Amino acid sequence: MLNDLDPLLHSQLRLGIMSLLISLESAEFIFLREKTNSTAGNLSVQLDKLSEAGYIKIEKSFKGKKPLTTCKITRKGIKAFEDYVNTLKQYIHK
Amino acid sequence: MLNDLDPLLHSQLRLGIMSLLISLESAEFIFLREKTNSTAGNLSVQLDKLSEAGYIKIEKSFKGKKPLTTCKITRKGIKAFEDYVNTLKQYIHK
DNA sequence: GTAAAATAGTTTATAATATAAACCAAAAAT
DNA sequence: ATTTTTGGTTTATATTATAAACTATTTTAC
Repeated sequence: MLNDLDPLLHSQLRLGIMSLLISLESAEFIFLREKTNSTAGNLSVQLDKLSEAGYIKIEKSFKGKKPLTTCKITRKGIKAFEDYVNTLKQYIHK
Repeated sequence: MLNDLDPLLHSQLRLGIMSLLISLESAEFIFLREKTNSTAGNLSVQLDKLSEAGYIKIEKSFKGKKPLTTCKITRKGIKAFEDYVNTLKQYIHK
């Protein structure tokens, strides 16, 4: 009846990250921090979790001489997000 | 941009409870436990939280000689649920 | 009729999670 | 040259969800 919601996505910050990445395909750490209104620490932790799950890919490089962390959603991440949304619909309408 | 999700509703079990109550208007403890597939202990705790927030009203009576806990969603609960769903839409479509 | 098991929960303890605070290295500004 | 800012990571803490243990009554089985 009510299916389980992927706990990795059922978190405000991680869902926000995924929500942004699904429409952008690529985003920088700072951008994500601003859009999600999160602290750098929290964002760092949650990005790692999404990365470890294979939902996103994180690339660390340099913009000039400053570190630059860039994130992309993976095919697996897109699938997980879509599944999550479909499951959620059982909860929010009807 | 991305508004905060009411943490009281952003929990699988509590959301499930509210989802059921919003279409049923009244449900018994046992019914909720079965439909949400939760343990009695967890359900008891989460019902209390929803009750303390004023999102549901809990009535304890007896069915014959067995205790009977009946739950109803309140107007405040309905409003909170609707707000939650609207906020959630920012996350899941777009 | 009494011991065992089931019902309908509550309370308490534990594990997991999210978040914030503290920290680090390098770069830019004063 | 030292203070501040940038772009993060790591660690500690507070919150949460969940499970386990418990209670009281009530059936059921012997």
